[in-house]
Amino acid sequence: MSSPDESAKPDEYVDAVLAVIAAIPAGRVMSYGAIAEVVGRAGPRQVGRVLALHGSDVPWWRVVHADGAPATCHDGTATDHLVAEGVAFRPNGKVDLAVLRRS
DNA sequence: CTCTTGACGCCGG
DNA sequence: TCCGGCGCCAAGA
Repeated sequence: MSSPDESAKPDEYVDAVLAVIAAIPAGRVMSYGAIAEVVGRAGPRQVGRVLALHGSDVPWWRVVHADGAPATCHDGTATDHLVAEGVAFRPNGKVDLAVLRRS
């Protein structure tokens, strides 16, 4: 075809991920795998890479691991933001997984 | 073009 | 409970 690249640009994937993260309401958290699944492109690792590149422009603290544990970066900073948003934390230091299941 | 790494996910020991 | 290994997809060297 005339279009040199029929595939979506890599930046488009980034935009999709940022859109999903930005769509996460306060008091809610989404796992990397869940975001990757919603985007339907690549895997959870690329979601982390997008956060590493543009995470500063999105509520990355609402993005947690599949276990409900906060982001590995900014040690403790993520938990502080989540608590401020009203996220229910469990005594084990992870977010309430029940909230993750509820859409 | 090939190899390694990475804000991960899941399984086994 | 903690650690290591394997898999998935993409970007960097």
